[in-house]
Amino acid sequence: MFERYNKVQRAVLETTLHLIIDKELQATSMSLIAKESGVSTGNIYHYFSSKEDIINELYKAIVLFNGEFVTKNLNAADSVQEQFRRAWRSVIELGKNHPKGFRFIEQYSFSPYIYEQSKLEAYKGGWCGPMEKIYRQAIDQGLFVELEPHMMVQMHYGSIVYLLKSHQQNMLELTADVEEQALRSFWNAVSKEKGWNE
Amino acid sequence: MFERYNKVQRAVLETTLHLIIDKELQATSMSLIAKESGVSTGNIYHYFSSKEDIINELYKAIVLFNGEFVTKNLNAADSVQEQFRRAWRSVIELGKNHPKGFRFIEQYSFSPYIYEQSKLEAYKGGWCGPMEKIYRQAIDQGLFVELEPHMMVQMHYGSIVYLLKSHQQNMLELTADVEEQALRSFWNAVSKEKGWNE
Amino acid sequence: MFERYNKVQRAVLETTLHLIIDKELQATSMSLIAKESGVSTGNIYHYFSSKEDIINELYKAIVLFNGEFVTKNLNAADSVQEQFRRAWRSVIELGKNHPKGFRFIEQYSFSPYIYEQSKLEAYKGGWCGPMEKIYRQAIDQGLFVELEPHMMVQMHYGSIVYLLKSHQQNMLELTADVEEQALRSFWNAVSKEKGWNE
Amino acid sequence: MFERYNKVQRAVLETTLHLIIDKELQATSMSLIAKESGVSTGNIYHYFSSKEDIINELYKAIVLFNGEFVTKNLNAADSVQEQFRRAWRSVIELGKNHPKGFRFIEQYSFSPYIYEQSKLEAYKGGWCGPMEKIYRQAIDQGLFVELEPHMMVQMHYGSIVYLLKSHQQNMLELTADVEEQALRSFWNAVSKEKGWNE
DNA sequence: AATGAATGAGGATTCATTCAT
DNA sequence: GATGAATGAATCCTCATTCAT
Repeated sequence: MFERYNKVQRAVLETTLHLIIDKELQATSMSLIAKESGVSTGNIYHYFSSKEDIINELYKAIVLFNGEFVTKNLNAADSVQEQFRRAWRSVIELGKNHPKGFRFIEQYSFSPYIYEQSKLEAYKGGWCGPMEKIYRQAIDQGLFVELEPHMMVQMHYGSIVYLLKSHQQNMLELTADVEEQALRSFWNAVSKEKGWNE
Repeated sequence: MFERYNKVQRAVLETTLHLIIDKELQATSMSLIAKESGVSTGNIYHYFSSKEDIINELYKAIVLFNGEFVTKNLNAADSVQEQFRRAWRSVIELGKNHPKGFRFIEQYSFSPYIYEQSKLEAYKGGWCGPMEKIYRQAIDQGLFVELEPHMMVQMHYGSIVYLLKSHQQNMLELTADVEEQALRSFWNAVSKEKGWNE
Repeated sequence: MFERYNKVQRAVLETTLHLIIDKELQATSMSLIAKESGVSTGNIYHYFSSKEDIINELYKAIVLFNGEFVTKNLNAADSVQEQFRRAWRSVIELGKNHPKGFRFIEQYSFSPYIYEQSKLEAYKGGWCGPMEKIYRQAIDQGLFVELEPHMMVQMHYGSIVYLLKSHQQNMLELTADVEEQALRSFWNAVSKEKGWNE
Repeated sequence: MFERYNKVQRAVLETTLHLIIDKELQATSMSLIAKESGVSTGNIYHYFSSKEDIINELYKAIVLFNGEFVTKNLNAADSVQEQFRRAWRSVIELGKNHPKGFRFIEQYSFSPYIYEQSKLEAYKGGWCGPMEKIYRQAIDQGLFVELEPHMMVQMHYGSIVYLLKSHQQNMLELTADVEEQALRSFWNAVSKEKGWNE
């Protein structure tokens, strides 16, 4: 997840991620990060300018990782529906197999703690752009209704986030079947064929 | 929003809500709450046993308010689709007209800061139960596919949360039209008629 | 113990004594005294000018009580040895049957918390004066060596205090026998008959 | 007195001792300790885990110091009486030359503020054990009556404590002569020769 | 690069005391 | 007389950050 960082930075980022998710930000002190990561506080400040900086670096790294994770399975030659399915499946997989990173992004993507600059940088490497492109294609091919791709992606991402929250709280078992039903519902939600009879 | 509390408690709860949303929990110190609410720290502790207690009281009060806000517009005599529409419209209205309370619930409903006891108390007065009942009716009437009402509600609520986030970030204007489209997409997502052609 | 005080004062003094001995002074807050005594803080301040005042009043009241307790059993017609025995037995009985008052005096008689004025007032009503008089008589009758009565009384009182501490800590059982042996040792310690052969 | 501690710890312990004796525990705040010792509050917590920890460390250090102070002058080859005299003289010297440590132990040895663990650790290094051994020898040699050594030591220690209190309050001048008389009285108190004629 | 001791402002909370009722 | 809500300085302790080594 943090391959582009050196050993010390990686230890700090990994530790911080674990601590923030397990204990909340307020309980994640620099001295705890130092202790758990095996890096002295002094040395942490050699590699990061502040605690905020760690959080922001973490944010960017995870968004990038997630972006690569989702896009590496996409194949432009596939049908739109196939791409749609693969992409969202990857997002769900992220939520299930890399829950800490997923939850971190979910918690901090609207936080004032993350600089606008970080969000911008992150956007370029994340999966939102590619995902919106898929929706754009679906619209162009007459498959989806003419809504803002950004809006549709946000709605469906929101659904996934809440499904995963329910899953993590044991309110709902997110089996392969349930996932499939969810993805189908996403598709139907914005598919052109059928409307809401008024 | 805090009618059932006395003047001092109300000042504290209102101030805390504003501060938490504007500055995040960690930056919301008791002395700041005291200063902004005009209630001395000592007196805050006369009415609340701890900072945690304030947050939990806030949580319960807002969930209750939201619950009443959503259910007061529901009429069991209406068609399921009408109830569905009214209910989700109320939720969206909450997000637009009472954004701080909405965001507070969104941020804290999965937080360990909120006692399980508070969540239980809140559940009884919230809108989730009634909303799930509407979905149950829709299933019974053959309108919706047979998915867990809880799951469907979570998905749609997640969509709204993310639409509102986009709206609050000025990434998307949530006009009446857009709302209508979103609600229609929710309905279509789980409506029986429509299938994902494979 | 607090007959000369009115109902409110008595409740406050009794409660304070219990709390101070059971919880230490620092843990004995005015609001706790108020709660336990059933007297509101406002009313406590109607009868006592400050927390210090309560402690000092307590000090004076207990010293007086102890003084009466010890002297009421003395009979000037008795032999010196009989008076000596009765007096110290009363002191020991105080320690065993009124341990809170006894410990309070022990803890506070050298504390800066007690005003010099209180100590002076207390001295007049305490048992030290009468006790020293007994020692003076013993010297005059050639029974005791010529040491300062004050000094001898302090030494023997110190012995009793430490015996009682051991007793309260279950390091030593203070049976009637042990008491008798202790008193005998006090007498022998300063009796004229025999010396320390050098 | 605190040789085994580093410079910072020593400054904190010394300051705390002075403050506690001069102002009582309740008036000895961490910020005052910080100010007087020249060590910042933060750094105090680097070396001590809490205020309680400081007090307990102080307790152990002083008991140890006192223990060494008393035992270093003892010589097993001396007669029992000589050992008895030297030991108690050392205790009195402690009270006169190291009055703060002496009073600290006197005030806190029965306080719940001191952990049982600290008391146990302290007991091993204190002077009570060696002193009781001297009394045991005196009994074995037929010099003392058959009372519990622990009881006798407590009685005599209590006497010294109260003599020193009187001395410190200027109620009594503790000259070498007076000391000698006191020690003689201790010996006579439990010496076998002498009886309380009934 | 690396350490961790040192700083001190700021955190939540308590408490003696006052005052409006 | 009596109440207890209200005050805010002071409590112990934590924490991001710096700095000497």
